[in-house]
Amino acid sequence: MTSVTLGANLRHHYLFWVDYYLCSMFSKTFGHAIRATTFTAMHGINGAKVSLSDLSKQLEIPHHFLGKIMQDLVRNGILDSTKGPHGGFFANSSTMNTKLIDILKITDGVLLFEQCALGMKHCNAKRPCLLHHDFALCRDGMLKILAVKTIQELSNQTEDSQIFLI
Amino acid sequence: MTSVTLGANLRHHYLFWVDYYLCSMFSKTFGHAIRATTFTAMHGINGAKVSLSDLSKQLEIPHHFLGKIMQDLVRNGILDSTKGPHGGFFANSSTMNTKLIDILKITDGVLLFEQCALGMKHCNAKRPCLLHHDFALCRDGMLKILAVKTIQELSNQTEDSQIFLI
DNA sequence: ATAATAAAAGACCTTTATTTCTTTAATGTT
DNA sequence: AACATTAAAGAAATAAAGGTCTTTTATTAT
Repeated sequence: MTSVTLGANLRHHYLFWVDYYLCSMFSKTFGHAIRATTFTAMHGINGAKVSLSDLSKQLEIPHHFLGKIMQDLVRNGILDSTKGPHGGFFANSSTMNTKLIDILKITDGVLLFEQCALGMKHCNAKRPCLLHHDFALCRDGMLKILAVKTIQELSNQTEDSQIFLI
Repeated sequence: MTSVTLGANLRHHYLFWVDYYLCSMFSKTFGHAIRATTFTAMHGINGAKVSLSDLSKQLEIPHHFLGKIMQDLVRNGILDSTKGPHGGFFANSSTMNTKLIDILKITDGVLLFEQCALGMKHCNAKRPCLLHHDFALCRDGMLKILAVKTIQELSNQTEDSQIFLI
């Protein structure tokens, strides 16, 4: 039960304390998706498969919520899956080369990288909003990273305990 | 009617096209708040006041929604207001020195600058998530700007047509 | 005092995002 | 063939954010 300072938007619902709430540039779905893809890429290879139950338990993501996300990843060719006993999710030939931006496109789209940070309809580089240039700098830095970083890289770094999936 | 690529989250509701939807690190409330504060700071000085109607018309923000935001800004001392005929909102002695982060604290809180980008509960610098360091870099760049930039600066830049409120 | 004006306040409604539940289909095992 | 297992699919529920409406209160002008 950690006490935090909340903005008016949040104060409404969590009046005095908050256990957990996500504030990010990205949706929860995206976070779950790249964690689950990396986990699957590391474990579901050479015929081995990872079941939804395993994924959801290991990664602490709600079972059915993750199910929908995995579904979407398979539909978009990021991963493969088989049904039935000993079925599950596994990496395909392109999984390791998947860039994070590919997954973001599936989960969140890329409006984040095209739209005005302040929600001004007619904001553009020639007629910038109050934060246009500053935000563009920050955002494009992130975009560059997402466009380059692959699941392979995340897997390697996880293997070396430089980063963590859980 | 612009056609855009949407993520699964959005695809649900806007099937084929989207007129306008905000994707940002910030809430709409924050965007409205800094635009309205800057506008008021520029026009509501030396006894002059800006009415809610004027603000909402000029800035194209829904009247009642902006009302709530202005209320909150006044309550937190960013602006002052008077009721009654010829009432309205106006800058006080500290308005011009208000930093953008002060307004963000009121509208969104600062969880954005403290929390894991992927929503991992136990992510921290020593046990970083897949994007921890990259996101920290991007985010802290933005934080630095918000912590330094003042309403005074936004007003001046608007005056010089370097940036735009509408 | 009365009427007019405009912000404050809070209840309420809508949209978007997240999460859960239930059913169906596919696959492998016996 | 019958059964167990597991993903797929989609409907439904819940939560959060965004936005609207109505009432109240304070102020000013007449």
